[in-house]
Amino acid sequence: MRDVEPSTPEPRRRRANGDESRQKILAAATAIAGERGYDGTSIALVSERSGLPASSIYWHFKDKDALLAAVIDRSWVEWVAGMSTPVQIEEGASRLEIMRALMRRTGRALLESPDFLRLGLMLTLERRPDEPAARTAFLHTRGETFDQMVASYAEHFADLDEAGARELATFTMAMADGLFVAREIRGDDMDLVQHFETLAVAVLAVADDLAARTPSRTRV
Amino acid sequence: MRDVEPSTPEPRRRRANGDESRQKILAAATAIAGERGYDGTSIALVSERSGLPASSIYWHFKDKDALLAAVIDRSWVEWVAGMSTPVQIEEGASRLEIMRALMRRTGRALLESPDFLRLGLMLTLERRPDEPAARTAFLHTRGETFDQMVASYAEHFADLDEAGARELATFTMAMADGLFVAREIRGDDMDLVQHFETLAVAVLAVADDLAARTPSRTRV
Amino acid sequence: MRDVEPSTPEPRRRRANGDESRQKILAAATAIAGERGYDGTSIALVSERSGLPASSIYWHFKDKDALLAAVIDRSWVEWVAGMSTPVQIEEGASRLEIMRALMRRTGRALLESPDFLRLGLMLTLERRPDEPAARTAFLHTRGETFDQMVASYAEHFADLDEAGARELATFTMAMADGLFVAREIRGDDMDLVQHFETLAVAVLAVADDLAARTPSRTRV
Amino acid sequence: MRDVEPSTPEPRRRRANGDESRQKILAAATAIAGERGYDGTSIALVSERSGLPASSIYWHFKDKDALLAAVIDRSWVEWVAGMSTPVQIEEGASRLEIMRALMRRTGRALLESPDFLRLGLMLTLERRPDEPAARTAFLHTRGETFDQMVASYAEHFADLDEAGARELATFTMAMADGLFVAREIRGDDMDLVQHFETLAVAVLAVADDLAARTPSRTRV
DNA sequence: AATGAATGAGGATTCATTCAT
DNA sequence: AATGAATGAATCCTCATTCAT
Repeated sequence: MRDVEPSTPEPRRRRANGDESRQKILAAATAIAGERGYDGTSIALVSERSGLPASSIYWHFKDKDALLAAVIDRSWVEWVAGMSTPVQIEEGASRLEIMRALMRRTGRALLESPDFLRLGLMLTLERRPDEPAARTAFLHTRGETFDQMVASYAEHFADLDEAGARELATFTMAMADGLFVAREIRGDDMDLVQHFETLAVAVLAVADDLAARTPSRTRV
Repeated sequence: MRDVEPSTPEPRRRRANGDESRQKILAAATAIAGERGYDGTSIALVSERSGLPASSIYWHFKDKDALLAAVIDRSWVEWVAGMSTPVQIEEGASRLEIMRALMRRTGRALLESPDFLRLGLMLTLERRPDEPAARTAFLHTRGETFDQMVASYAEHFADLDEAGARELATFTMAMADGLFVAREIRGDDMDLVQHFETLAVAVLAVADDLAARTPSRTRV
Repeated sequence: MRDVEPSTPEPRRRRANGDESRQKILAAATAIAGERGYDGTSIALVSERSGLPASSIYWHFKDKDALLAAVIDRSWVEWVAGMSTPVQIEEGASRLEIMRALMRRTGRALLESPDFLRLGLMLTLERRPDEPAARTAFLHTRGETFDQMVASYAEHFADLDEAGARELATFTMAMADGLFVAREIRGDDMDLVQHFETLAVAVLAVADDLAARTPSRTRV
Repeated sequence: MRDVEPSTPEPRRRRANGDESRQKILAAATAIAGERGYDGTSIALVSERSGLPASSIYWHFKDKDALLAAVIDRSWVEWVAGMSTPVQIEEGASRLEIMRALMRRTGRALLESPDFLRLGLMLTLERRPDEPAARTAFLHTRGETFDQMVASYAEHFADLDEAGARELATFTMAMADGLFVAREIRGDDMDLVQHFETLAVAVLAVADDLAARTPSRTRV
């Protein structure tokens, strides 16, 4: 994947390039896990798709669980990158316009790197008794995203207290998850980004509802 | 394995025992599938938990796929029963109050029989290449629920056309799915019913937004 | 292995004969374990030698550990059978002659069915952290033999108390184990039975030594 | 891995570090082999316990077999050291007292460095088809000990011919092996040294028995 | 004097499924 | 209406060993 050196076309090489192999394995595993879930991601398949023998996979990752945890991490990094594009907000934009811009970005990021959420949701639902590291990794990173959202809400919605902000974040994530699932079912004929934009009004409505229930913080 | 008394043949029972076994298998499979998903539901586990040998499972069901499709059906019936409790709506209730009552019922039904949705979502996300009958069964029954919701929305929201009603149903289901997932993550310390009630304002907000975009149907 | 019925040369047969298969597996496993020890007894080897696929072995035995525990049991039964031949003791035989006859029988039994002790000693020495069931089975059955020997000594050696009898049994077993090991090293050119006979004088000498140390039980 | 200071080069050390690694590997391998036998001593485990990569083990030893042969050698050296403490024998000590002192020393040496015998016996019993070098090494060194014992017996027991001395040595080693095994089974609550002392009377009894059978060598 | 990376063979075990009874 | 027994393919993972650096 890394661009090959232009001159002297592979004279040596072939033995020992740790990081490259690791990346190949991760790439294969990410693709497969995104398609078939935890159980469906067999080491044999990853081996075949990455071109490395199964035993080499075990050199790079302790076991299947650790591999899938790394997959979660990797796809999370990708997704976070997508979420880092600055949001274009015009001077004097309304609350709704701001919200809409934010949701649009989320939808786009999800469209571009859906592996994180898809695999994560699968792991979340399949509550297998042994709590794989991969699941823990997902919940951890998801928790970070949640915290950021809470902080952002607490800052922008003056009439929400901490608990209210948390509630609003819960709803936002839930709605995002739900739309994502809907798109997984319906496939390409559903415009995910546009639906995310529509979600903005829903979030604001919930915010107002929560604020009305907040025991009048700064209200005199 | 059942002890067989030599004399005095039991008057009733003993016949139609086939169905009893079938139910035992289904019950075990439902529980396991709810916990561990499609792959995690091994025939050996179902056999162990139901107390019947694996070969008996194959007497009752063509294969694992058919068994899981039956599980989906069974859990759907359960869930539909929960959704059939009549909604108590007072005379002259507001749009919001009606919506809230409906959402409350949904939340409750999900709380009581979560297997259908949990297993269904898992099947949905695990897009295995062979499209198991179980997944199809889920999407089919889910589609029916969707159609009913569309019909209901088309009737109650005069300013929404057919397409609008479908959109609104899409959002409603998405939000429900999302909250359900959130509760799966958070566990018992999240009051699912109350969150579903709050969702009512979100749904109405989206309805209004969609109506505003509708090319003025019966508007005078 | 069981002699086949003389008439009607295998018309049906082939499917399902549980016990026969179990015996085939056990026989193969016993032979291999006797040759190569716990680790050396791979399921693949047992499968090959017994003619049944590996998965069938798992139908009959929970896992490798259970299989080897069964092997221990089986070889113990064999060995106990060898130890059950009545000892020919002439009227008015001396203590030494009696002891010699007993040791001779032990040597013979060990010569005919050495698997129990060989495998058992291997398991005993290899104190692997997980304490396999096979090891436990060996120690258990060995314990039974020990108890019988103690009872026998307590009865025949009037000047030994219970503790003394236990000590004597300990020495007897130790010497027997040791000679067995020696024969494993030296192979056929060592006459095990004759060596066991010689052991008789050693046992008696120890018995006397222990008795001398016993705090004069019935001694007036 | 060791931190390399940029300036002020350490005066001593740093060279001949190869031997240090070798010792680390040997120490780890000895410990593991004593616990788990030949098969149980995996290169990976030795690598982990010694802190050196597996490939380094292959730098120091040709293969696993050579490593375990070295382990045998090493533990033999240790054991021989224990056996070299001079035996304190008083002027005019009886045959029994001399024997007892010798056995006591043996018991002590075995208690302090049991690895040699434990591993050796395991290798002896596990008669794997390929006859590993480790097994050969054990039998060789054990043979040396045997020869010394024969020489000693031939010298001290005037009424035993060469064959008789060999027989007596065989019995002595067998009894020692047997007691050692007993102690492996019973653990710390068995006083190995005291049991070895008691063995003295058994050895002498056998010696007399053998002598009686010897065709009157120097007997006048 | 060492080691990171790789690798094929084989380890135990579970899988869904079948079939004779 | 059921089930004991069997089975081939697949599962994850560990093995001893090698080799380029």
